[in-house]
Amino acid sequence: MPASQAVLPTKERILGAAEELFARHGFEGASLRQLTAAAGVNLAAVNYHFGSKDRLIEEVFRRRLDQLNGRRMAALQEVSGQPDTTIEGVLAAFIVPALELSHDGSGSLFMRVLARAFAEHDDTLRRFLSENYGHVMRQFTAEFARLLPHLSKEELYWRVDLVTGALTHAMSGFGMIQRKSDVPEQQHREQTAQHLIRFAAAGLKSP
Amino acid sequence: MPASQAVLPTKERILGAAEELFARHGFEGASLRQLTAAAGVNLAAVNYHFGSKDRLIEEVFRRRLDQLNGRRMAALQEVSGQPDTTIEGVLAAFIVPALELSHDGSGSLFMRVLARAFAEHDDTLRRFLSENYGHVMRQFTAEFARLLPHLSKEELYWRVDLVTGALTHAMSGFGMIQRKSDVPEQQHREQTAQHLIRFAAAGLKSP
DNA sequence: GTCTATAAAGTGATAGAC
DNA sequence: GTCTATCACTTTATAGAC
Repeated sequence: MPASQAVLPTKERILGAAEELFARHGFEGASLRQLTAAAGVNLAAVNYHFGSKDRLIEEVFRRRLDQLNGRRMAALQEVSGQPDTTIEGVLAAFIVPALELSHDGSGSLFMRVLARAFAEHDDTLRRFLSENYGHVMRQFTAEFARLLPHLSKEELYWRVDLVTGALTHAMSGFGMIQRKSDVPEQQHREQTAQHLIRFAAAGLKSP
Repeated sequence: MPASQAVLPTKERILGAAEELFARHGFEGASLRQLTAAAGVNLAAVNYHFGSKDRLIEEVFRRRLDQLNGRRMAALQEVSGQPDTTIEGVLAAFIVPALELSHDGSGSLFMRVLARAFAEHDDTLRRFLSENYGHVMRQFTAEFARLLPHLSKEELYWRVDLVTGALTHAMSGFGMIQRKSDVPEQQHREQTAQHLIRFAAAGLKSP
């Protein structure tokens, strides 16, 4: 049996192909036929393993967001609530886990899937994301509120929304600002994080 | 003949319905059948008037972007190249025409269509937008470069990209931050412009 | 210009053999 | 758990009557 080799199980192969094709062609644009062909599995396997295309879409998000948001919350926990907490520290807790995912090889396309989810104003998808991961944004917003007590609620929501938009856009367009071959991977990631953090911090702190 | 009434010609009706359905369901998600039904025209009318779905998509962009980017360029012309030009003035030239469109009643959904075009990394669509409207972003970027001479080319591109992402996101999500009924339309628009300009200016100017 | 009718291909989902 | 075959539609696009 070749099952002991580095061949992923069917379910993982489908999730991987789905992530790539959803990123490139959208949720409606990528058909189950393209997707199962790319994964090298049978067409019927999607319905067997996931029940429907919609539930496959949810699993694509769940697989990445459980880990991504877990890391964000852990990082936030470490820097928040202290007397010396900085805006920059909180932003890093939000951004760095996403950049790590973006450079993961696998997973590098997930931020583009997430950017599509933002552009789709699909109610079902938004409810799924809000119910499962809404607490993350609420926690970060609460910490920003604590660090920026002079801002009105309205002003704060505006700025957090603008930061979210800027970061999602930037991270989904990742790879557009190419890493030069003489810059090592990790240094490039740190420079990117610095660009994003500096910009977002200035926007949040603006008078 | 009722044709002299306020009934729009077929071509305009199709463009209007297409804009709304592309905003709500995406380019692949909205079918020509839904679209022609919403416009109250025959299915075959799309191919008669536009040739194909792809060319209809291009016309949806052209109809709004010719005017929107024309106004942006005119506004930029007025404020740029002066010794007293400000970052805020240049940002207003970019933002205010888009907000006017967003509150136009008709056209209020176009920014969502534009946000989708960003999320789609479709090469054909990107080339169309770049060839026809790329000069606008280049002109604005050049003016930012003049006003922020201490920034490296790389740093400048990063910040302009982040501003673009933030603004597109914010304007496509428009209406989420609701205008309260006791605030008049124009005042609400001016307040929104101020939020966006303040945030973007701070990000661009950050040390 | 607008209509019906239809071609030709693609869609998600499922039943049932293995 | 994986396969083939197929159902029941929907898709874009077009030919040809009016």
